[in-house]
Amino acid sequence: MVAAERAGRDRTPPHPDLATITLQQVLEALVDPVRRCIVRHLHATSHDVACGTIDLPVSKSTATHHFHVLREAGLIRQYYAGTSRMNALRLEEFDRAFPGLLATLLAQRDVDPGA
Amino acid sequence: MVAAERAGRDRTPPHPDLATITLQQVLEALVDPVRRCIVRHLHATSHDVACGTIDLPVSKSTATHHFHVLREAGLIRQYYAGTSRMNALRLEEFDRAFPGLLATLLAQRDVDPGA
DNA sequence: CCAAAAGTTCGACCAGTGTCAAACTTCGAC
DNA sequence: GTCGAAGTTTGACACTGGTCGAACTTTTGG
Repeated sequence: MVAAERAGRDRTPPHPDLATITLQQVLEALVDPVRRCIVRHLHATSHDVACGTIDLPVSKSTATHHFHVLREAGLIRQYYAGTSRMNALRLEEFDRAFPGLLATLLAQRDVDPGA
Repeated sequence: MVAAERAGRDRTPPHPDLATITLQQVLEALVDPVRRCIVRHLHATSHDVACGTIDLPVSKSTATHHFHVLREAGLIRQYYAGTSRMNALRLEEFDRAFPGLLATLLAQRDVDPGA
């Protein structure tokens, strides 16, 4: 039992139910090239990854904002490991709500946001 | 030979080559619910359709803007028939450039923008 | 206990974009 | 030739959304 569990100050952010997510929300999340870069990175690396390990062409506070949007759109799951916030795609769950969407998008030719 | 062809004032708007269209452009076009409504309508009715026959919850000038964005994103083809501007999806062409994308998007549950 | 690491939160700013009304253009009908 | 129908263009406006820096929080390491 770690500190967070004892004291009730759970730093795990809230994750929406996929059933409540609209296509509008998903498209708004994925229209930003930085966010697509994050999703592509998470998809490429099979294991979970900390925010900081993805190098993005934006500041830390902006990156936080992007991860927040992705989480609210039901695309990623976040949890803490020490001071690092880990990220993982909600691949199966998301595909159940929007069948084929993520795979089709990731299959398209796309550009690097930093280039 | 009609007037437009004789005089060189062709009212046919320019249509971009699908090879020059980016995924970014496509997503920016489809993130707007009114534009998705147009695309869905064009997909549902197999024949070409005039701008005015799709009833949208926006003014005429705004509708013109939306059709313009869709055309620039390579999603629709436009031509004049009298005073009416006809619209058609560039279905096969688009699917060659972004395989499966349109079909997958159209298959998702989505809401009416006017409701 | 203190300092560094990793993110978050909070304002503020600014560019883009959806929106409309008004004036204009083009074509078809009478 | 005139009028109406169908869109377009232009200009203006408001709102959203991405961006940053600065201050803050939490955890880990020495």
